[in-house]
Amino acid sequence: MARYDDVHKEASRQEILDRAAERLRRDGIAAVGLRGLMADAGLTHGAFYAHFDSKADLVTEAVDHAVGQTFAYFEHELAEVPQDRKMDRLVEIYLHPRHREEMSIGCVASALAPEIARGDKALRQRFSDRNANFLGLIADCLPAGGTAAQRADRATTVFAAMLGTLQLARAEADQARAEALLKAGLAAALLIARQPF
Amino acid sequence: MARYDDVHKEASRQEILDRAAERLRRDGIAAVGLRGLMADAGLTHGAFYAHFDSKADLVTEAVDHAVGQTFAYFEHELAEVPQDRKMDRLVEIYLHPRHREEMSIGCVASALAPEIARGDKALRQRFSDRNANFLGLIADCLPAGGTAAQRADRATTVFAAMLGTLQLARAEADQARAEALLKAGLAAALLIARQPF
DNA sequence: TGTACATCAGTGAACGCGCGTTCACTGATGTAC
DNA sequence: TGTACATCAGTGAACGCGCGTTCACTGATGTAC
Repeated sequence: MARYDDVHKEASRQEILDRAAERLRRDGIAAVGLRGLMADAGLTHGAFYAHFDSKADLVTEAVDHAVGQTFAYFEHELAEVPQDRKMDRLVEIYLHPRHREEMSIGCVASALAPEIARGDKALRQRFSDRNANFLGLIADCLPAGGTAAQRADRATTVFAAMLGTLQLARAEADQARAEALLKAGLAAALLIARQPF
Repeated sequence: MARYDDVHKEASRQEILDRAAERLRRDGIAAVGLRGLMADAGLTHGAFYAHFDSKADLVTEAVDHAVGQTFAYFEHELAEVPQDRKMDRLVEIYLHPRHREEMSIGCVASALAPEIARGDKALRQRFSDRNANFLGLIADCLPAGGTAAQRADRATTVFAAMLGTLQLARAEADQARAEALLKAGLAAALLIARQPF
């Protein structure tokens, strides 16, 4: 019926999304061009519109995709960690120097939050929705107690503290100071997480 | 000797920096073009290179300028606040809904941190140096005690928590949730600030 | 005081380039007979 | 099984546009006489 079966087209779409998730975080939304992105995916730029309505549409889908990847990574890393060690491990991974050095496969908010904030409602909505899963993961690492709303707020503030710390560490020109900053942020995030409810 | 005296040229330079400080925060570094920026400053684009070596040079100077403006604003707002109320007031101003709504005249890091992190060393260096003043202001609002290094670390983590909170509130599509987020972040920032040394 | 001159901030056309988007076309595939 | 056909993902030229940067030129000013 078609040139290729649906699996082939879907594979191309996933390849574009994978490359976009990487490039958008590495270079920023405004700095990524569709030609270069499609070339990364092994295609020419004309094929883009067989998969997405516009660059804005792709960005929304790719942000969704990227947040999902990060969520899956953390979920996997925490799966076998005992409950009372989960929060330490989560903060440790998030504020690890490796995460500071590599923007392209890390937390979406840390790489793109201001650009997402400037984006249209569809993008902000999708980011918020998807990031809620990650916040849920953080909430699950909190000590027992509190209402669901309190736990959600707490998870958000832990996330905000980690996010701000990681961004400052990335912007810092001096590497030693950047790593000291990550350590201080780690202690602060755990302080927030461990407040009594 | 010259067409205009030096005061005239310096006035143009300051006008460009003022407009750049605003536009870069509002639209992001990559999205600001020199033509539009010069038009904002009441000049044509060709004159740009009489004032700056390149766009990267302007960005470095404008980030410096903008951080200085924000620092001056907070310093002024806190000048007459009693010492034991300074931290409350600082966090209150930083996490006020107004700051969430208006990116163009607010904290540089909250608007540009990921783009600065992707920038060249000159930009990161200048940002770090200038932002140290702001961190010093935060340190001065902390309760007494601790070593200078402890106070500096503490100030950085308070800043990181505010920065992350503000960015998440800006990215959040739902306004009510965004403002709830600011409130939660305010409590978290104060918690960090008020730890015993 | 009046005039000729030197300065240089600012102008605007032009450079080559990449942007997002459109579209006529191609050609590998699955389907129908 | 072999052949003719329909499909449509992918190609690549082209659209108008804005980018950062360069440069020959302009003209308002301060200086020199």
